[in-house]
Amino acid sequence: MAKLLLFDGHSIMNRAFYGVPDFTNSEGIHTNAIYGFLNILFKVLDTEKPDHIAVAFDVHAKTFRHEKYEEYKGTRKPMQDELRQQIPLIKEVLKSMDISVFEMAGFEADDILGTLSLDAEQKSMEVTVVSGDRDLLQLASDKVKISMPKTSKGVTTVEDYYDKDVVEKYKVTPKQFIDVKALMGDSSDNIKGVAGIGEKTATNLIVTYGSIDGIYEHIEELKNGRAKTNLIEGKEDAYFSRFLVTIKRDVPIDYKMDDLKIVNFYTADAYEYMKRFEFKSFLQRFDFDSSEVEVNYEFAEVSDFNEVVDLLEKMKKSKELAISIIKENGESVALSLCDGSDKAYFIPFEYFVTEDMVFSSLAEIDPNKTHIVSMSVKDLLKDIDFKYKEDGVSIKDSSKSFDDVSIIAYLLDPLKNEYTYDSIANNVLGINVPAREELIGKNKIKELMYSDRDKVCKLACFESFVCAHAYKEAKKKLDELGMLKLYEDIERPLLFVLNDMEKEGIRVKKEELVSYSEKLAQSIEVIEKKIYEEAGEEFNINSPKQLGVILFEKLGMPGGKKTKTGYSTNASVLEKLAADYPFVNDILEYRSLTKLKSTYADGLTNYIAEDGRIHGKFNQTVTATGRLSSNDPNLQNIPIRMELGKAIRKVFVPKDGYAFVDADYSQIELRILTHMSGDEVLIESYKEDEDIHKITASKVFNVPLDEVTKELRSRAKAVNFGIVYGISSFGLGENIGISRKEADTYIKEYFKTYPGIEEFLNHFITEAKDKGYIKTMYGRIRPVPEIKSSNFMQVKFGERIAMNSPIQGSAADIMKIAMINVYDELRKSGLDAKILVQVHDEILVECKKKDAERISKLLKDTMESAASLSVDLEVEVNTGDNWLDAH
DNA sequence: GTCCTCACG
DNA sequence: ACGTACGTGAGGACG
Repeated sequence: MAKLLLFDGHSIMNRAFYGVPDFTNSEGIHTNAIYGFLNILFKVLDTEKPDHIAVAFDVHAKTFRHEKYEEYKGTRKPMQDELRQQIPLIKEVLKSMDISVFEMAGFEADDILGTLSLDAEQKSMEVTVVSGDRDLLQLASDKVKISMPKTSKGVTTVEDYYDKDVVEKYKVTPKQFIDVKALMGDSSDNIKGVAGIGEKTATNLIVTYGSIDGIYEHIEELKNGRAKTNLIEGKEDAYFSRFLVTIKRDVPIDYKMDDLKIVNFYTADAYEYMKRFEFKSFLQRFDFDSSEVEVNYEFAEVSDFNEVVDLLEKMKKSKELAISIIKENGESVALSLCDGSDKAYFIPFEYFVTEDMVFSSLAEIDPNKTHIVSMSVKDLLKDIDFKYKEDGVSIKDSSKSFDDVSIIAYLLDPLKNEYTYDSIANNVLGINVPAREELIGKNKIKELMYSDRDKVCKLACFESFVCAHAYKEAKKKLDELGMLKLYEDIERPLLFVLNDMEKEGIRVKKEELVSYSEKLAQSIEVIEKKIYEEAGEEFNINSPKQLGVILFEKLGMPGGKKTKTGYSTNASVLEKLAADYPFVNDILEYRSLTKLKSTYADGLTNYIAEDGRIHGKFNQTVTATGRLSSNDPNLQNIPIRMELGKAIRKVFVPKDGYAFVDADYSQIELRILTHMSGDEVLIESYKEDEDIHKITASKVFNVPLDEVTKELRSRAKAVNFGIVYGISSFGLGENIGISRKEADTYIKEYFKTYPGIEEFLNHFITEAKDKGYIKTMYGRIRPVPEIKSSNFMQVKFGERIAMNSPIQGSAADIMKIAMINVYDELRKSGLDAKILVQVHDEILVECKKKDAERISKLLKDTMESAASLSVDLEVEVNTGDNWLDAH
């Protein structure tokens, strides 16, 4: 028999809100009532297994019973905002689950429930109404069950009432229940009832006479007394109250029972809500198996040695192959393959099936015949030594045999923190698959291989399955956004360049690093003692909190609070204090010494591999603007500015007989700004004099070129930087220590000097506001959601992003092109020369000493011709025996 | 895990 | 009236 499940929306939200402890998701949205509601919903679904469902809400969130009680007691508070905010959200969630939500002006949720339940009853369906409201009991019958959730001591139980249960508990039938309430009234519901008649009297009367009509038919039979008088005087009240209490069952709802049919709750949209609200425990319900998706799949484990060999031979011949390797602590545990069919295979590395065997077998794949797809091809190349390089073939052409799903996803939305197969499945294929977290959680993969191997199998197979099935569609999206060329000509070939850089690593003199660390330790000890002496006590100098107390409270320095948590003690604050309190210079020195020791001297030492080299990583899917980032260790922030730190750069050296050639773009961002804006004056400036800061100073401050002082030049330089960063008078003023007003006149003068720049920057702000994103010269997209914020600060921030990102991003594009071209040119030259490191506008190459000059020229020429702008790109090249001297 | 600080571009 | 320059990663303190 068909079964309909009805939910009383507000009532259950109210129960949930007060029954579940208050919590929020990371966006700060209160979600406890939503959570509690869904908890009850899922619980009832599991036990009732209905095939139809609907939820009813009042149009105007009526005051809840709970609060009415408080109102009655004279302590009424407005419906809590935390609950009110969750009402529209639960409706959205329900709609995302394809659950019909009813709300009708002029009718209460009760009336909707009454009408739907009656309709279902007449269609011979079973009905369950879930509500916390006793009034609903009048709907109970042998077909209609009222379920009332009760929470006590954190455990939710459900009390069920058919008509007979109502009789058992209240001595009256559901119909009579209406009359009882009409007589006794309900102050919290504004039901007057008959004055002087309470629950006991009302129940007795109805039991005796059957109904209010019955009472008045036999009113004379009642023995004289208070009750009789009250009833006679309150007859009108009684009937009017009954009208109010009676739930309508004939509301004109425009619907068909079929609309309420349950198809599939576990939709992609609903899944997104669960993730957004961080309801981890519900995510399991969205298991791929239980959701009805159009994509079929089959996962099979292959562990028998001979079967693995056969499978590998077969897969190696397929036209396309997605590969996923499962690792834990750097150790390969298993692998999955999917050839684009519905089937994915799981191969654990066990017994005779070793990773070496599988990897070397797969390395025989001919990339010209088999298209290789993976979440991270760069990582894949670390394990499997594909023969993709061919003499005389550019890396761009070689890379055509591969596709990297993470990079594609990154280009589509560069603001994400990570790119996982489950979000790609969702965004590209529109299906839900369990995320790694749901499958593995905090468990150790190696342990799961024994206890719950299916989880690991799913992890591996979903990844290869999704890669194989999503990459074409994802590339289509790239194409629609005009980024296919960016991907195929720049990002995809670049991953091979980066892989070679990471494999190559860079030599570091370990002994010198260690002895430098010891030297630093001695200096630190000396200055530490001095600081304690001057402070008059020992404290943790590394703790900004403790330091703040010492400086601003104990020693009474001016400066006060600045951060949320306490005093600001950063370098710019301390430098201002240093003029009056020489003592803080010791703090500054202590800071730079300990930074140097922990992050660089000691930090880098830990990364030196067996081959005496550091193999840092260069990430392609991290930054919002398109730049690379580097970690483990970060090779893009090795000290160079401060004298003391230069010693660190010196320990980076070429191998014996080799030299470093370092090439860096001079002012690439400013040149790009000039080019993109098309400002004639700035273009002319670059042609007039190569010192752009000096000539800017001359023009902006209106002094002859040869009278530009160092001070003026440096201010002009700061303005130039400011322009690139998305100028603000406050920021500029702060940076060069002038008033905001003064900074403002600088900016105005700058825009007067270069009128094209202001127009150009405004153009990007408009575009970001209009489209929600901006683009670089090569079509790379950066979304700017901040610009649509209701928060003033956020909007301003968005505007600066809109001004800066096209410039920074275009510079990143050009540098990437340069790297690919340099890579190809180096290979073509036949010389033993490798790119080791990239630092945004700088490339470091290691080559034989005798080739240094040739390589220098190659680098300069190649990098300068990476893009043709209205202002020439300029590259400075240097050679040296260490990174410092080469720079 | 988050904040602060600081190294680089 | 709000409270900042743009983009990163690492180490130490602290809850």
